[in-house]
Amino acid sequence: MGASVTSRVFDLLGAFDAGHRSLTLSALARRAGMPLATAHRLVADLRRCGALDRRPDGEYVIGRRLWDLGLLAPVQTGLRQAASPFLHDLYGATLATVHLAVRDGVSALYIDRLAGHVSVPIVSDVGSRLPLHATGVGKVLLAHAPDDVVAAALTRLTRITPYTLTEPARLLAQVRRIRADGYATTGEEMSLGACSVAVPVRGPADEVVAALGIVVPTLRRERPRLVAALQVAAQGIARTLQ
Amino acid sequence: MGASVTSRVFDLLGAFDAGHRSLTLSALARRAGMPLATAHRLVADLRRCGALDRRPDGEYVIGRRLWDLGLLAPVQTGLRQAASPFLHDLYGATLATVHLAVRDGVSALYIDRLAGHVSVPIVSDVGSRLPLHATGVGKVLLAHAPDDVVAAALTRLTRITPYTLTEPARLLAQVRRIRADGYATTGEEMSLGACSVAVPVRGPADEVVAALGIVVPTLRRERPRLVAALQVAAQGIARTLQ
DNA sequence: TACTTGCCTTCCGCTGAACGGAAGGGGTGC
DNA sequence: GCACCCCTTCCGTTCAGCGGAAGGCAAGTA
Repeated sequence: MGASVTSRVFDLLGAFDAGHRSLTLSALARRAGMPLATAHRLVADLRRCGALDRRPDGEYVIGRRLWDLGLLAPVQTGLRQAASPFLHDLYGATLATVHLAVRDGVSALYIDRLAGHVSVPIVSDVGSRLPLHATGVGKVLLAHAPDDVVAAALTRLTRITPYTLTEPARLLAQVRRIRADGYATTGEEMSLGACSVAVPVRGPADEVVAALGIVVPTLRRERPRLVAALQVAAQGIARTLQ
Repeated sequence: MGASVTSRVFDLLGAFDAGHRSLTLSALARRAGMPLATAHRLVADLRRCGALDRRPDGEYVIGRRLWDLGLLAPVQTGLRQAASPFLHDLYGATLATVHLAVRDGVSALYIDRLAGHVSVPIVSDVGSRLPLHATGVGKVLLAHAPDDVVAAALTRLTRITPYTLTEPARLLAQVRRIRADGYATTGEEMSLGACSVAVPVRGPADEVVAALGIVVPTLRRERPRLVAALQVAAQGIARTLQ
């Protein structure tokens, strides 16, 4: 990368991720690939700006200043606002964890999430990215992605659980069925004990702009009811987006 | 402030706020108080890092990179997660806009928000700060703040609507009543056509850690029912926090 | 106690990157 | 034509960032 101070700052901040929300100074320096003394100075600067906080145990975490700034980012603001009430309705109707995701390259980017009291084991969180082949919303986004994205995604079918689909042919068949049926399902393909149903959310030009999904312990005979509830919500969002 | 590049970067980013989510280069330079050429270079750096985006119309907005980073900040993560399901319950019971806020100095910092289909005019949003004297959650937080904070807050009773309380004595009387009653109300004190009810959320040591509030068009005879619903939710959150 | 290993912090001389005034290029209004 | 407002680029000066090195803690090992 460039050698500007700015890029160094973001190299350093890039050391944080969903699995590393707090780091020691040396871990920061190591992960960012810079000398300890340099990291030390940068961290001091960032702390002065409120971009980093130091917890009592000495580890550093992202500061409130960055939280503030991040919330100002126009990441699908319109979509999130339009969808918000329908997500609640959906939660009310299903009592399941509800997800709203958009496609970001070959990943599903979760832009909203609504967890219930009883949550099945779930790895997603707002801001996290998950592969397109192992989740309900991912499959929906995959089914409505351009051909080159589908091709790229099919080359990275990493196995996550024993039930994850890793054969391109089978996934491709599912993609076709999802397009025809208008919804996708998964069964413990992302995490054991969690099944999911998802439907596309369409924009004014009928293009798929997002995916709306729920996660439940088991589908059993609920599938038709859940799909119906999802479709009602998705259509509501679509009408609001008009 | 310091003159480090890092602090300059945050001076520049600080030009963005809830009312200025997109800015031209010159506006950025002006608001950050730096020469245009300097702002130009910094903006170029930030864009390269994904911290800023340029919209088609030429204005700059906070980029997705900062959104990602901001979501990693441990801003009341535990509280938000514990509260989330109860916020939904509360929405289900009241169909009102639901707010969760903590005190940040002499402001109420909104850390979660849940808007319904029919939303009364509301200025708050997640990440925004509002004064302690003009909102339901603000008054609750004020009523349970240390004396010096109360004193400081009483010196800044800015008028927002014709109904805003600006006399320290009257506000102080309300604060006492709020402590006694266990809930606060407002009537169009922050925005016309919006009333609110709020209750404290207590932590393991029975200290007030947050305020939970709802905004409705009018209180009428609903007040007892709304207060009851709020208290149920607040107690649920408190139990989860144990 | 003495040694090691891991943290964090401070120092300091060199150097190249940041700085910002100035100049220039496009657009719009009058 | 001129005036005004944007944005962009250039370039010589200078000073702030750099990072190796040294040192100070605290915990674990012999």
